[in-house]
Amino acid sequence: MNNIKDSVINKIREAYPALKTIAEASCFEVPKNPEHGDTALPCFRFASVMKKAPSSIADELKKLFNGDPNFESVENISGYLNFKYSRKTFADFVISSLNSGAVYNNLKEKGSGKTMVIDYSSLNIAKEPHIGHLRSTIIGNSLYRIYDFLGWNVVRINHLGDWGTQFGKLIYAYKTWGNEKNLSSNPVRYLQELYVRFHSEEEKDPELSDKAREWFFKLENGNTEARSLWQRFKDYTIEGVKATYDRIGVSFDFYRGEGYYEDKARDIIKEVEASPVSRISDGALIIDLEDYGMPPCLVRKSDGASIYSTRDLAAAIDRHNEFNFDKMLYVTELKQQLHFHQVFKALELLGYGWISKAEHIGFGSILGISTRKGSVIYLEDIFDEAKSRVLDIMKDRDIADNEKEEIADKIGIGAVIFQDLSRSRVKNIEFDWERVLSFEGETGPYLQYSYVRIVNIIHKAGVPVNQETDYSLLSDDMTYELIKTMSYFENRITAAYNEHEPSVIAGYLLDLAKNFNRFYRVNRIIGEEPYAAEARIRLLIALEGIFRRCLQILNIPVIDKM
RNA sequence: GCACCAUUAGCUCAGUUGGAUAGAGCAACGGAUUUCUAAUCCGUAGGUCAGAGGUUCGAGCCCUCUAUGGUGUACCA
Repeated sequence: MNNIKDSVINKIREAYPALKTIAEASCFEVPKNPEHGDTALPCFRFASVMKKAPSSIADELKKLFNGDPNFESVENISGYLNFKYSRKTFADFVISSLNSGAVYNNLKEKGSGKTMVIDYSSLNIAKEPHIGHLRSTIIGNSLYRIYDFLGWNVVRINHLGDWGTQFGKLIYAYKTWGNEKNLSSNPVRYLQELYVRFHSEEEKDPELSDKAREWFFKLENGNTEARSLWQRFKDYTIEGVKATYDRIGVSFDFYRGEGYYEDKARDIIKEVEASPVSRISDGALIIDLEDYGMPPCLVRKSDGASIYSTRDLAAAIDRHNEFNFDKMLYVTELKQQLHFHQVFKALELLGYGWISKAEHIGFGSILGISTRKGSVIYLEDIFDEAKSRVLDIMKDRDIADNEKEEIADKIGIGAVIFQDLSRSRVKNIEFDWERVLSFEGETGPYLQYSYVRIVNIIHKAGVPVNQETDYSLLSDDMTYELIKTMSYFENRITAAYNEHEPSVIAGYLLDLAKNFNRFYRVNRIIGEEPYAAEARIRLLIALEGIFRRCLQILNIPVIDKM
């Protein structure tokens, strides 16, 4: 893999110093037609330096690799220098470096000593998580796992929407129509009902808006009753939401709402006021961003109150002070892109150069869930529905009922998560039950099923002992294609990291699964000749290692039975 | 008005950062199971990469313009 390519490049640079600056390991590409070879070096870019036709360059370079034990053949095909690895050497190299853990240790060093702060999921208090919250949660969690896998120290923050006039509404509604008993039995749904009731009553009686503002004013100014109700609403919501997070394997280091940053927001207002980059416009304190083609960043409203951008400014500074991060990510809908660009630019103008380490990771919206029909789709309902469909498929399986339930839940969750993560972040998604609940083809259950097959074979065959592995037994086409796919692991993980794109790993898992299932069909292990069985088991152990890690990175439950 | 994002097979999407004959899944049709789990595998069919220019040895990918759809555009988050 990489060091094979490096050795090729070194040989070329030695023989042709003129190519020193343009010949790199990254020049290699994978031939579209596998018959051409395993990796290829296009020689077109060398033509201008060497003043020769690409094809004759390739012919010349080819001579450097006469008798090279890494390769079975090196051929020039119309300007491409195509390499075929020695299958035996390659299989040995790929499998050994995975099974020894060298590949993983190498990746783990990349982020060693570095800290990343990630802000995702960001639920609203008193609202049950619904389909609209899924993407930030799932994408954010996967990015956390990617960084973690690469050895970063990651701080996960759930930035709760727990401030603003809507809390005045909630407090008023609870005090007017609410009761303790309903609140403690099913808090979040109950609070939602109260919120809805407030809005319908408000239509009849506009004076309610003032009452809500009054209560929010009290909350802001530390009124004990308002504060304690607000705190309870928050605690109940977090408690309820944690059950859902637990179900899908998501967790956070901090739940910090906007309320947490209120004091700090006051500080930043003072600082901005004193700064030459700010001015008063229409009674509001702003940082003008016209020179950068953006509307101004609003720091204090004309009524004197803070606004979300104030709190985001304060939060960024606070996080930098506390964690001294090397990277900070905000995972939200693409819609908020402008807002974050404004906040970043404002901080830069205020002299906080470290904000260049912050990045907004935007993703497309989920469409077709318009609330006009009142058709909110709650996350729990999606997972429940998926689970019951899975149970139906599993009804004849010989598995104990309680275990079956548990497995079905994990398969349903895998299906929902995968259909979300398998598409590029920026794409909008049309919500479609049929697609969410499909379990065949390129789906989560397909991956889990493939994984179960791998584990079962390893389990049933037993781990090999006392035998020298004969890697030449892994050189048929099916097996070789699988090994080649496995060799892309580092490359795919790194790409997902660079692009902040979990779908890269989703696509890679599909490649692995497809190649494995082809392999599975023609290569038996149990009952096979011992040396062949042993070599294949080694291969599958390596495959299991990367497969499991990729599933974990995407947060797809790992199961060994289905 | 301005800005950002998207546009690839009937549908949903990939396309390893500018390379060889643009690939999968679903849907359709045909086939494979006395087998380590058929939630699998194999085959057939399906394309003016939205359109027009440009850059160069070479463009689905980069630049310009246009079209269509989505989103955002200071006191909501």
